[in-house]
Amino acid sequence: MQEIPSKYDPSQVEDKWYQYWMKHKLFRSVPDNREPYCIVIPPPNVTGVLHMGHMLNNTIQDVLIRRARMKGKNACWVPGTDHASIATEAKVVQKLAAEGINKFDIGREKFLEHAWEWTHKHGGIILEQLKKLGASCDWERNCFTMDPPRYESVIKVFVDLYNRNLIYRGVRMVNWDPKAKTALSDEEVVYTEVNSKLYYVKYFLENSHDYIVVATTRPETILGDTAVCVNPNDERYQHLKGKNVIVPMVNRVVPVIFDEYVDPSFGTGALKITPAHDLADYELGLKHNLPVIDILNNDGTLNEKAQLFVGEDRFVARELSHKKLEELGLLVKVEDYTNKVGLSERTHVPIEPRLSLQWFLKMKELARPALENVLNGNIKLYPSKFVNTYRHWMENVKDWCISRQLWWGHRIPAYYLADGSFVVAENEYQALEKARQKTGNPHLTLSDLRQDEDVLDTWFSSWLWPISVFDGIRYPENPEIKYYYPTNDLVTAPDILFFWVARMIIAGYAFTGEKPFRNVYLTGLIRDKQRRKMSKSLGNSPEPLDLIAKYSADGVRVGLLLCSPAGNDILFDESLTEQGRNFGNKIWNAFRLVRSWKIDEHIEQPAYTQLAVEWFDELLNKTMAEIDEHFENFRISDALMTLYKLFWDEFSSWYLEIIKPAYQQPIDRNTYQKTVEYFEILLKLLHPFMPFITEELWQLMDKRQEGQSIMIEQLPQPRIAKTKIIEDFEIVKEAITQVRAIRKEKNIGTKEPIKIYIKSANNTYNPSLGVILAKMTLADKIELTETKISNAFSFMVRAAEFFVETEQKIDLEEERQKILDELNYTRGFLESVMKKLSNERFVANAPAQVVELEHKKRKDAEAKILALEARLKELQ
RNA sequence: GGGCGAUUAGCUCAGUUGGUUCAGAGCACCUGCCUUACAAGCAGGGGGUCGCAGGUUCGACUCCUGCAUCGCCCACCA
Repeated sequence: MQEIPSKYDPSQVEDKWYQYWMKHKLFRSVPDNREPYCIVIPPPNVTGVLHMGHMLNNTIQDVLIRRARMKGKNACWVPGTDHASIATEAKVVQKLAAEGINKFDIGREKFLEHAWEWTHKHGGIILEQLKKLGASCDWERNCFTMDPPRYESVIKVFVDLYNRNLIYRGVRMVNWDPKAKTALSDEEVVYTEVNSKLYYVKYFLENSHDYIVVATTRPETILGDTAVCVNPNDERYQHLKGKNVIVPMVNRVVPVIFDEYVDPSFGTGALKITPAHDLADYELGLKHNLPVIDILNNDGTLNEKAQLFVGEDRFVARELSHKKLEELGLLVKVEDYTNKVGLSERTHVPIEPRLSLQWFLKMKELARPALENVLNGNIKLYPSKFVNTYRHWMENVKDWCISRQLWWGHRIPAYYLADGSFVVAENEYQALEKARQKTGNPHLTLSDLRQDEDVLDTWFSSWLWPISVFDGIRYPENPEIKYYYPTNDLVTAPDILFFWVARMIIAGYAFTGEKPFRNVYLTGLIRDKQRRKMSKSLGNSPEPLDLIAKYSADGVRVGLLLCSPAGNDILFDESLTEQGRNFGNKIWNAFRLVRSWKIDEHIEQPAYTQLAVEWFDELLNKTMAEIDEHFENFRISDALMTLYKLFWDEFSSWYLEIIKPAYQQPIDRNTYQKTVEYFEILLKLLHPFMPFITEELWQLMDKRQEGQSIMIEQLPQPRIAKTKIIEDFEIVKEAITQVRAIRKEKNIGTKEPIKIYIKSANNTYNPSLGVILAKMTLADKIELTETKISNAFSFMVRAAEFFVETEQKIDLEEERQKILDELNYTRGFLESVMKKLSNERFVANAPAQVVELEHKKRKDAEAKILALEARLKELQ
C-alpha cells in the first residue's frame, strides 16, 4: 500500500473536487417529487470582493444546503449578484473622474456603457471566490438584479403598486446626499455623535434696539431663516407677540411665531426656523404658512438665494458665517456641543434634509401582514431577540423614498408629457397608449414622451429576490416558483434587517400572498479580537483567499463556525482557522491509521473490540440525534462542536485506541468493517462543514464509481440509542483516566506491572468491560474483589471502588488523607440530598424524575460512604 | 430621550419552562512525553463566591426589583 504523508495537503485536493462536483452537475437542482429545500443567496454587490462577512454567511448557507441534500431533500441554492446602484455608480464615477471624465458631460447612455463594462469586468469575481470556499450553488441559476427578467419584474412591480395607489410622487423633505447628489431612504442614514458648536446669535427686533438670542448649530442656515419661534407659554417672550425680527447678515424681516414645539429650557428657548433645511422647521413652516428659502445646491454649496457666500460649500459657509456674525457683533457666544448628525450610509458625508420631488411607496398597509406573520411565528427569526427590533420598525414604518437621482439602476417607468402630467407603464409603447387615452390625442408619438430620469433604490429590486430568481413576478404560475417557494432559510447579517429582510417579507405577501422564507438566521458581525469591526480602512480584515491558501477552505469554514453562535458578534482570530486546519489533519491521520491495518480472516473478533463497537454504535446514534436537534435550532456552532468532540475524543482517542491492534498485528474482519462503516458515517456528518477533505477521504476509502460523491450520499436516520452501555463506558473511561493519573503521579512506568481490583456497589461497574480497562491501563490483572487490599492506591468512581496494586509501597498517611477528604465531601453531599428528600414540599412538587434521581444519588452516596469508611479502617 | 439584549474560567461562549456538593465546553495555560496514525500530536492537571445589592422559594446562574457597566436598534430638541 502506498505511503501517504502524515500531513494533509489540501492544495491539490480542493480544486480537484470542486471541478468534479461541477462536472457531474451535483449542485444542480430541478423540481422533482422530493421535498424541496431552498436558500437564495443574499446577493453580494456585483463588483464587490469577498470579505470575512461573506465567508461566514456563505459557509453557513453551504452547510445548511449540503446537509439538506444529504437528508434526502432536493436542495437548491440560488446564487446571484446585486447591481448595488449607488455603490457601483460611485465606483464608476470615480474611475471616470480619474480619466478626467464627468458623467454629466458624457450623458446617461454613454455612462451606462461604462457601468456595464465595469460590471462585466469586475462582476463575478466574488462568485469565483465563493467557489474557492466550496459553495455548492446551482450556478446555472445565477441571477443579476439587472438582468432582463429581474429588470422587467421590478418595472412590473412598480406599475402594479402605482396602480394599486401605493406609489405616489410628491415634494417632501428627504435625506439628501450632497456627494452622491441623490435622495436616500431613512434607512440609508446613519446617525453619529459628533463634537460641534452651539452658536448664540442676536436677532434684533424690527425698528428696535432690543434683540432676542437664538441658539443654533448651523449658523449658515440663518441665510434661509423665515421666522423665529418661541413657546407661547414662555414668559420671557410674551412681549414678542406680533413682532418681527431681522435675520442677521441678510437683514430679512421675518415674524416671531409661537409654537409649543419649542422647548423653553433648551438654549435660549428661541428657535430659528429654516423650513428648507430642517424637517421640524419644515413642518412648523407649513403650519404657520412660512415661505421656504432653499439656499443650497444639490452638491451642498450655497446658491444665490443665500445672498452671501454663494458657491461656497456648506461647511465653509458655516465658518464664514461665524466670522461675519462676529464682525457684525451679533455673536453672543459659542459653546462646545455634541449632537447627532446623519451621515450617508454610502458616502459618509452629512446628509442634508432637503425638499425635493421624489417617488414614495406607502408602507403602512403593506407592512401589516409582514408584521403579523413574524409575530405569530409563521416566519421565525433566529435569534428571536430580533423580533422586537423588527416589530418596532414595522410599527413605525414610514413611506419609503424609492427614487434616486442616479443612472445605474432600474429607470422609473413614468413618462411625462409636455404639460408635466405623466403616465406610468411597463414600457414606452404602453405608455404611449395610455398617454393617448389620457389626453384624447391620438397623434401623440414616442417623442412626445419623456421618461423619468431617476432610477429606483437598489433595495426596490432586491426586495423581490426570493420571487424574482424564479421569475415569479412575471410568471406567477411558473412551476419553478410553485415548487421552490416559499424558500426555507435565509442567512444574512442583522445590519440589513430593515433594508432587505423586512422588505422581502413585505414583498412576499404583497406579490405572492405567501412568506418568502420560513426561517431567518441572522449571523453576527465579524470583528477582530479587539472587537473592532472588520473594515478595509482599518486594515484588520484578513484576505479570505489568503486564509484559504494557508489553512484550507475546510479549515477556514470550521474556524469561522466554531465561534459563530447566532446573532453574536464573531471575534475572529486566525488561531481559529488554525484549529480548523488541525482538525482536518486529525481526520486525515485517523484515516491513515485505519488504512494501515491488515485484515486477517482467521482471527476471531476479540471481546474488547466487540464491546467497543457496541458502545460506539449507541454513542453515534445518540450524538446524531443531538446534532439533528442543534440544526433544528440553528445552533450550527454547537452542531459542529458536538461532531468535533465525537470525532476527536470519542472516535479517535477512545474507540480507535481501544480497537487498535498491536503494532503490525492484523485486525479481524468484523471490527475492521464496522470501523470503516463508522468512519464513513462520520465523514458524511462532517461533509457539510468540511466538504473537501471528506470527499477526498471518502473516495480514498473505497473504489467509487465515476460521478459518485459523498455530497449526494444520504445521512442515516439516528435510532433511539441504548444508554446503558454508554453509561457503563463512562465509568470505565473515568477509571482509566484515574489509573493513568496514578501512573503519572507515582511515576509508575508503562512497563511496570499493575493489578486492578474492583469493589462495585449498586452494579456501578460493568465487569464485562474489564477487558477494556485492562487494555487501556496496561494492567496485568483486573479482578472483582470483596476482600481488603491494603497496599494499593484507590479511588472511587461513583459507587465503585478501584484499587491499583503495584510494586510500590503506598504512603498510608497520604492515602488516608485523600479518603478522608472524599468522605467529608460525600457526607456533605448526602446531607444535601437527604435534606431535599426529607422536605415534603420537594417530594410533592418536584417532577418525579428529579425525585427519582435524588433517590439514586442517595443510594450511591451511601454506598460510597460505606466503602470509604471501610477503606479507612483497612488503612489503619 | 425611548426600547431591546447582555454581564458565567485568562479569551470566546453553553447552561434548555428554578432541582445535585459537577457551574460546563472549546481555545489558551501548566506538567510529562518525538509511545511507529497524528508534536497541526498524546497523556495528565490547575483555574470561576455565575456584574453588584436586595427579594420570592424547601431550593436561584436560572424568577422579581433596584443599581452599575457594555452593546444594539429607534427618535426632528435647535
